[in-house]
Amino acid sequence: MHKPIRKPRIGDVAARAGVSTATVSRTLASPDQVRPKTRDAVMKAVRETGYVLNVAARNLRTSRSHAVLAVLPDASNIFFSQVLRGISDTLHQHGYSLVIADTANDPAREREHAAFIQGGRVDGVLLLNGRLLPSPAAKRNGHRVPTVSLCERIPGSRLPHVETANREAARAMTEHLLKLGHRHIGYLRGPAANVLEHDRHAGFCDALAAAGVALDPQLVLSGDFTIAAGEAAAKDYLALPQLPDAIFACNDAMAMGLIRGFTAAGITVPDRISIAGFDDIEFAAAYIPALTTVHQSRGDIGARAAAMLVDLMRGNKLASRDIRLSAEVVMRDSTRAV
Amino acid sequence: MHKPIRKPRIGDVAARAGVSTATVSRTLASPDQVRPKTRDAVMKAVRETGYVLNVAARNLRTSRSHAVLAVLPDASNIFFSQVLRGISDTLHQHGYSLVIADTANDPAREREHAAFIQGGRVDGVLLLNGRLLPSPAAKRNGHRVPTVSLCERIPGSRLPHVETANREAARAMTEHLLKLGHRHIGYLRGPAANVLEHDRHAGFCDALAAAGVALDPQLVLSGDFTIAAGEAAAKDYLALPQLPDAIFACNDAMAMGLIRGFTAAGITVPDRISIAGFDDIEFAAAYIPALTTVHQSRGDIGARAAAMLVDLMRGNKLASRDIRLSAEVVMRDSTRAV
DNA sequence: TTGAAAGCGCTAACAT
DNA sequence: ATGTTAGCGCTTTCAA
Repeated sequence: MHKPIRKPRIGDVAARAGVSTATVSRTLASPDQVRPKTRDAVMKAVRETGYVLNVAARNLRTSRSHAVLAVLPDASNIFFSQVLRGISDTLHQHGYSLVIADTANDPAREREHAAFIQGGRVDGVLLLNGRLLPSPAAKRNGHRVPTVSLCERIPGSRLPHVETANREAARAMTEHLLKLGHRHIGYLRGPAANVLEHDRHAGFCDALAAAGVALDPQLVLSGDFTIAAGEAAAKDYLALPQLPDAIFACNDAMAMGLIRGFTAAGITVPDRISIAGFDDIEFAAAYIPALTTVHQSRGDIGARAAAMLVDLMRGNKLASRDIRLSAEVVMRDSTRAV
Repeated sequence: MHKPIRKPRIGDVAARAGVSTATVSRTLASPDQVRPKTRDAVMKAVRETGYVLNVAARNLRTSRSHAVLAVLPDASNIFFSQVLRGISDTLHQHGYSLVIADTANDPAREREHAAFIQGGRVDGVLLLNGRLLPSPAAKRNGHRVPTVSLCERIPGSRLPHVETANREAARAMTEHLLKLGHRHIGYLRGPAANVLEHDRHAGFCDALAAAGVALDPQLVLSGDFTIAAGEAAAKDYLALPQLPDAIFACNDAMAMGLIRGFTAAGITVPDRISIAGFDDIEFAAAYIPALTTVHQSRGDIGARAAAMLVDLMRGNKLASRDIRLSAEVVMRDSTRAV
């Protein structure tokens, strides 16, 4: 078998199999419309010629791209990169390729991606950035481009959506802390406008209310999701007349920051104070002490969202427009009973 | 301004501007070939019609896709996701889109992506997985598809390449340990076949040799880059007749594992033993103690590789085929002077 | 079940 | 500097 000079086209396959190009096309796209015998002949010819479909031609003809755009606020964020993997797997299984757009949290960039979508380069969009695309971008030929949002719910949007059941999970973690005997529980919030923060905080309050435990507003501090914010908060807690028994930070990075801050001040965790986080990031289990936290299946979130989008792009009916994946409390070494 | 029913095509713009489609095409692709006056008229018509180029049509016509495929062993790995960001930025700047293929370290998947490349879906390939693509995939029409490898060098390949100067950096770290007064220095290796491991280990040996310090083979252990491997290695070091003064782990995860293992055994770091890592992963600075390590600019690696690929795709001459980015030792709290 | 043929929207060679 | 026009390779209607 020697190397072909020119890339085989559908016509070459047709000639070799003794059929028309239409039959080759059908064999490849919808094999059951073709007689088995013909099909075999075509497949044989495909193998012999080494034919590979020219995607650009198909895309032009069908005006579809078999590609999906994922809009991320930050591709270098470990959280998103794990979600991405679930997306990538699922799309790949369904014959779609994944194009990523890292907006770097910059609205200007989001606008740039508008042309991308309008240019017909993608058949569907996955929004992970908690924000809608600029309006013209979301449309093409006056139609909405199939879109699914995930991770961060988009306020006021009715897009199909997939996320972790943040409120329920935060409630479960708080109940865990309560069960350990803690009553004087602090909560370290995220940025005020953040949707995740809002849900998790609500879950925290739910649990306290259900247990009849009064919430001490002094024990509720805020940060911006970073380790540094956690360290700063530790200082603030230390300045309080009395330290809480436990603190639930609404993400792992801040929980780690709290542990750092307390440890540096000679307050050992969990002996003097229990700390819990949320996310179960990669190094949570390796931290010293290993972090009690809420584990989310980030890959699953991506996979489910991608599957929904595929349905949408194919015009299938959606079983449900809103998926909330449950997350489980993982007890490790940063919390203990009073 | 009301919504157009049908998506405007190049002909609509041409009609509106009173020129031919060729002129519109030229105005958009190479504005300087068109008289300023004509150009302005065309641009005005573009704006008025809301015209957006149909990429599929252009791709078919020009047989280029303006897309680049990044082949990753694991998109959920924080290291790669940061490299990805540099890639994404740079490609975007040059008008290319980024398609990602997560091979999950699975050769079968790598093969699947062959059709992708042969199908003409991408103009260039970025290999981050330390492996060549299956041979037919790397060609199209008998020509090589422009390809750049990065991060992990591919043994025996002459592809243009970008990586961290691992050997030099490992040497610098070892010199740092020596300067701190350590003489009894252990080294925790990665998997035997790994290229990074090989280079870093060589750098370690370079430094010892240059300092005239004998390498004690007992102090050289191996692991598989994971935290668990580091913990296991700590146990093994503990079983030795004498503990080393310092251990250089060839990546951060193993360094963290060592710290965990020693801490759990009551050996405090850095009081009883100094530990150094390599990579400066996100949580290295937040670890307790904060990890002394080697910092690589992962974004830069991606950006440089992407820039090289763009040159290659455009047929420009490459200034250099091999870029080795220097990495710096970051001294934090897990090492101290004897 | 299969074939013939039109045409998706654009670019570039060639002509003016 | 600009216009005319022939395809790029495929899918899909329509006809057989």
